Amino acid sequence: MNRTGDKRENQLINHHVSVDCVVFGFDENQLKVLLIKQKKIANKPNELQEERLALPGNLVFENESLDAAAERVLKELTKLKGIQLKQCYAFGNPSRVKDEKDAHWLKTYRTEPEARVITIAYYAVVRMEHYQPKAGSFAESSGWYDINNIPNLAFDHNLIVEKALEALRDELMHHSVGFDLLPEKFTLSQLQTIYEIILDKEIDKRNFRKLVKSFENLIALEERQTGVNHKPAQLYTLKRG
Amino acid sequence: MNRTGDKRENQLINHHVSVDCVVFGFDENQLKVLLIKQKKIANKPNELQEERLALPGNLVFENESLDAAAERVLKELTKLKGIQLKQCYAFGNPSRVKDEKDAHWLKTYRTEPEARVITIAYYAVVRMEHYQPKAGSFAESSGWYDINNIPNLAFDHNLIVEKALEALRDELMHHSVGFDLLPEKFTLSQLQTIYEIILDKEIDKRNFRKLVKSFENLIALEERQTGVNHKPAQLYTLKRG
DNA sequence: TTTAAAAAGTGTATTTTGTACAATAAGCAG
DNA sequence: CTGCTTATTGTACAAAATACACTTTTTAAA
Repeated sequence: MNRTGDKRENQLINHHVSVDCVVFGFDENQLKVLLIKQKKIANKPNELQEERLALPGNLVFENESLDAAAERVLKELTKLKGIQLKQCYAFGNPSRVKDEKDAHWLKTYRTEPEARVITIAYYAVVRMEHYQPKAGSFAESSGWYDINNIPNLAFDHNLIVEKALEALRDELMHHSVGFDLLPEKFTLSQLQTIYEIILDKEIDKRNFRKLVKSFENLIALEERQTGVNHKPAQLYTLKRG
Repeated sequence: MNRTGDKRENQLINHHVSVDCVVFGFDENQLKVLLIKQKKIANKPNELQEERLALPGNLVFENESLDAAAERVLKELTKLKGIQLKQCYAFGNPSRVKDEKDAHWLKTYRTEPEARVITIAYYAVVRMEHYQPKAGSFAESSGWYDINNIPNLAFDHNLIVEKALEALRDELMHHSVGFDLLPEKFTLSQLQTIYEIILDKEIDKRNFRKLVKSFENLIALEERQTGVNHKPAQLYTLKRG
């Protein structure tokens, strides 16, 4: 009979818990992901410091829900607020913060750099023009990076981005069109492009239009595009609620 | 400018992290869930102790992945092993272990009973006859409880069961039949019953048989049921791999 | 041996959904 | 008026989901 449940074995069971936010941004043509560049460290020569890109993420406070932590951390690091984040997956590999490349950052920003960190990943998609990320806290800068060309990120953040992208695609398949993805008024071609880019595949135009006819929150306006040098498309809008 | 990321604010950011396992059991007629009854506390009169039912769950060890913790904890508390658990959701409400009803247990079994606990829920379905739960560690007993009649559980475990059931149904819809759900040889009616009970809806017999014809891992045997007082059904088996 | 009870087993018609595929229309620029 | 660009539209076919009822086989009881 082992002693699990016995107080003695519970002594050491303290963990650091963080949230990481995968915010996908859309700009008519490309899917990007919001990353931060970590601040350089003051007392270290610049030339010895590698550029460090990461997902916006940080430790969860003592008296804060995970959802609230995700929202707060995103705002602190990128100044973005009001983004509806969804929980995606918990990453708990004990060595996920043990890579040599991450050691220096951990020593600088964490009181227990050796501590294991369990992270809960969140994701969202937004229209980039609505959100101009700015740097805050330990982020030196923050910005959008092409999803098809993501550099090596800190910790296991590349893995987290992949998992979040899967979750996003699943969600899109289930026909829940995110409001943040579209301008107030948009054309069906714009909507189709969003689907094509997120799902990373071409869709037949006629079949796509047949599909969206079944979207109950899609409303045709009595208005057309202006300022284009071709036949202007009809505009649509989404009914909230 | 706030100081997030500054070491001072990180001092207190230590959490307890647990895993909770929602193991659904199937027995031809009913869907049940595996619960443990907590041990009575030695130095307290029996009549003052309420019966406490909970999901098998406990804290994650320092150097253990979440998946491994779920497997270990399940085994320690119920002696069940070899069950394929899947991650379901992370529950991090700061007050999820602050209910008065849970205070005494926490004082007995946790070194920091006031500590907030973030839990990662896992779930699985198995055929009950394959797994005889036994009690271990702080469980006084463990057993199967009817899913339609779950009593009040410790902490937020009722909520966790609901979320796990949703996840299970999603999975079944995607046509991944779990091997653990069925005896080596089974009838199509048994298989249909599993679907009906998990999805909680009736399915037309002919349509169901049409559906399972498309399951590539379903093999018809040259054998029939025995010992039933009606026309014996043909037996089927699942091809592993 | 006949009959009743119980569950097994089976097919067709309809609807819905997904997919493949190409020509015409409308506006702008020159 | 011509050419360029994108918008807009329908049909045929295949695949999948749904609705629906009677016959067969066995056991048990009369």
